[in-house]
Amino acid sequence: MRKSRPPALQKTAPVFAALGDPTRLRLIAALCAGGALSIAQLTAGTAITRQAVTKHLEVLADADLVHDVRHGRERLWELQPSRIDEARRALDAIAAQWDQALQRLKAFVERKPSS
Amino acid sequence: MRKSRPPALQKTAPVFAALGDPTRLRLIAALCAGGALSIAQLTAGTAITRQAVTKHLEVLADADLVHDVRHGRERLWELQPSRIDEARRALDAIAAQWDQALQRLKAFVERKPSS
DNA sequence: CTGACATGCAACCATGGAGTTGCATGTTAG
DNA sequence: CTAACATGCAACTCCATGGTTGCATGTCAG
Repeated sequence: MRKSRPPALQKTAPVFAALGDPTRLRLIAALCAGGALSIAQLTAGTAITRQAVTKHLEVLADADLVHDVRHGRERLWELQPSRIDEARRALDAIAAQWDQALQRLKAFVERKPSS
Repeated sequence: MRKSRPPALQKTAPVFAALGDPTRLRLIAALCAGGALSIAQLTAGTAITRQAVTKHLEVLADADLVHDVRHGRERLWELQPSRIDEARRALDAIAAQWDQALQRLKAFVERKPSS
């Protein structure tokens, strides 16, 4: 049985880190729009090198946000649905705590009108 | 009419980047739990220096996730509600596109049974 | 006023991330 | 077989980031 650890926020840091780069967000957007794309396709239209794109894709893959499929001489990349959902839940959790904290803070302030 | 473009994913990158560090996630968690805390309080119990904590707080502040309030000789930090909500909406947007992409892909695959 | 406490500031270091280039390898089309 | 195309691999540069230390400043308590 697993310890019902409430936060486990730390675990999600790598996912956020992977999402925290404009180039990678663009790759994700492209994959959202284009289904499975090859490295060459993902590189076309960008200002950066194919190698740079490859590295970014590997970062995303490490965070389980995308995965690759070999197809002949090409390597196609596509989205990994499950992980994004986890990230979203994590953000929801943070937001929930956030709200609680604000409620608490607000209550505290109101209960103590004059210093 | 404007193309209903998924509102500038790029814009949210800094927020994700700010969240993409375990130390910063811990600070956020601490602020969630503790309301407004001073730098010294946030430093206590961690393995890193007060200066390091200060720098992380400034990163979070740059992303508008927290803000500071001067209080005498102390500098108290507290959460900034609005931004997290934006990040959450961004993730929801990504997830929505994600789902659409998967639907489309699924439809495509099913329409083309034998290659 | 004076000491103790909470920070601010600046210089400095080390690492890792983002990007590049050059060359090797695998694959598909003629 | 061979040329062209899509990648893989490795070495190298550059700079932002995470962290440190040392010292200066502002502020509260007595």
